[in-house]
Amino acid sequence: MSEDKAARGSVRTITDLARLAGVSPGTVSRALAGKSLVNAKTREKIESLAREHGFRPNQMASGLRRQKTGVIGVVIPLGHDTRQQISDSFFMTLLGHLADELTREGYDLMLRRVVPEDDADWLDRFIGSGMIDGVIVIGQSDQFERIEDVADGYLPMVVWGNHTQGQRHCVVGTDNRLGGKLAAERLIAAGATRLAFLGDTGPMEFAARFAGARDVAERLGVPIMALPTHLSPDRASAEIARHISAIDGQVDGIFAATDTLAALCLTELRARGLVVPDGVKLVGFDDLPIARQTVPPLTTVRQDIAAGARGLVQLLLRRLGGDETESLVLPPQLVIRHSA
Amino acid sequence: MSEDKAARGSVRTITDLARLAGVSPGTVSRALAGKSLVNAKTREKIESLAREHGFRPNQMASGLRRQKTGVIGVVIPLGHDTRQQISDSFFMTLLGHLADELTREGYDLMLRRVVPEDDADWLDRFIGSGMIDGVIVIGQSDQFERIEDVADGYLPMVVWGNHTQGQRHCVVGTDNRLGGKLAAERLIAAGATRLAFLGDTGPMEFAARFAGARDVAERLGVPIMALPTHLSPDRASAEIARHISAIDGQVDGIFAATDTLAALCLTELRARGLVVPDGVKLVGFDDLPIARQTVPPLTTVRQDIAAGARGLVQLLLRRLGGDETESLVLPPQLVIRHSA
DNA sequence: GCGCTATTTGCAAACGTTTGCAAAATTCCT
DNA sequence: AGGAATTTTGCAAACGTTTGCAAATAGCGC
Repeated sequence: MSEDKAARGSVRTITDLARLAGVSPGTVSRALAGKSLVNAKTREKIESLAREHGFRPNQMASGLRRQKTGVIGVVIPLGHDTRQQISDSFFMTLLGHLADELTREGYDLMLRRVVPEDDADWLDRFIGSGMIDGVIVIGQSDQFERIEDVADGYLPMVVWGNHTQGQRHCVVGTDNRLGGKLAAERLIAAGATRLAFLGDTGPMEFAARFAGARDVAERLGVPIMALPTHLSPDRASAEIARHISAIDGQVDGIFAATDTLAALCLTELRARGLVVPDGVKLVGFDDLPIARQTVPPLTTVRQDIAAGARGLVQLLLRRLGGDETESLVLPPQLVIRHSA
Repeated sequence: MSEDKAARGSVRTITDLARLAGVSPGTVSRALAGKSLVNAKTREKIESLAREHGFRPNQMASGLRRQKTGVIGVVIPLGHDTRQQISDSFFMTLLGHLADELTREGYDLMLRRVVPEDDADWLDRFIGSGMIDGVIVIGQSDQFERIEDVADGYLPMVVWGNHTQGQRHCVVGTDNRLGGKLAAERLIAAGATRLAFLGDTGPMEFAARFAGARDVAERLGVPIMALPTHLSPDRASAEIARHISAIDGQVDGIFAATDTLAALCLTELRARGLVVPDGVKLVGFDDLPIARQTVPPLTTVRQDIAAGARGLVQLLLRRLGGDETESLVLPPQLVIRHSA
């Protein structure tokens, strides 16, 4: 084994290595950076010495000098239910794909969860830290205006969320309104005649899903009501239970804002002896893994999370290059299983 | 609004701010760092100027000078099924808690997924990058030896995983062997007489779970077999299906390495008309959210993920302070629901 | 061997912050 | 008021890289 502990400790800086190789630090830097202006033999010598001593250039110093860090910030603004979202399997899946994409492009990922209520300055602080070359915001939460403000003066930012006409920040996301339409259409096609939307209509994405469903309902003359529900699993169960007993018999088609909510809803419906889809039809949103494991498996509106992550990263890269990119709206897809 | 765009752009460095305040950069630095050696009035002036111009000190420069970054690396080594783990809801939940804990302690989190097979140097590279003050490794995968090697020369590292007698790296994790025992005992108490372990026994955690179950089975004279299964959901389903038809009638108690596998198994069992728990008993591991949503809800062995995250962070902090901390083994807890 | 150009190298100044040390200003005591 | 003790400041040298510029070396045709 060539890199024993002694060797590993001894040569920490590019200058150490330069001394060993009998050249100047500048040359070592150039050699390691793979620049063309260094003699093939010198380069080889330097590279082998570097390997031998397990040397790696200090990224902080490099970052400082070059004014770029090779790190992309990923920030998750948490809404009112503070602890909610990170356990949400949707966000997590997106994060996983983002990590993959960024790694593939040679970037590191710095993750931050923030509570905008406690820290109005969350976005500027992150951007201004000098630690990141660009930022991906996962979810607009209730921070639309703040994000718009920042977008005016800071190019390398891309946001996962909902697109609204004329907004100034670059966003990637599913066409939630269309998704809502698909869901409502399916419920009605499956025979539902009185609809309900289960979820929190505060966040823009959810509001758009509801709006899409309402469009369809109104067009077809079907009533639809909102059943406001928090997303944190502990609160949600109780709220859903209450909703279900309240609407008893007045609703035969439920559109849940999320598969997670749909799954909980399924459990509560079963507990009250309501049969899905015979008594009540149910449609979810996201097509998370859980959707195919419920009983019955969920009919849901699929978001292509992998494509979303790819889009976020590609757009961000172009913005890092100076482009003013447009937003990217992805098409949702209805996946019919057995709950509606 | 005090920080308009002009202001935001103009004062980027501590020197700019010093000029504005009519003091030297050193004083500004001290004021912003909250040191006691600066006059109350000067400090106030500097702070208000900083606020007004939205100034934030550059973390790279600060990190370079102080030789610490305020960033903790979190690295997830991926095993053979490359894409597997990040979507695994267990890892994700742990990551969420880690993010919270680290934030609370004032650290940022840098996330890296690595494929050790492609990059033997994954751990040294991360540590040597100079970007992180310490590292948390999530899962030993098949990299036990590599981690041991590094542990000898690098203090601020804590690993999530399995504890084995006499190992040299500091680990936090559940007592998997005990967990396996609990699972097997429950299966047998529920009436099972021929057991099977469903999962991959390659990773140490899973091997220990299997070993624990085998201990019990052998002691009680009950046969137990291993049903090797990959963890990636796509492959797992098919493999489980195959296992189930292969063992038809020869097994009446299944211990799944993970709730995720257990849930898939439940689906496959149902598809083959086997009733849980009447025909086959089933016990999972982790107590993920999904465990309470399956039909029937899963009996499982609970890992306290939040406590694990807390432990990882606390131990790491002590190591950053120079302590040689011991490992932390958490007790698993049997959660009895309806699948066994 | 001599000019000439083309490659390689070294030098030194950045990048923006922190901090030991010494100088200056202030306070306190008699 | 005078000096000592104390608080507050400024100076300048780091931290480890990168890079423009100029110097040195090598290559080449004659």
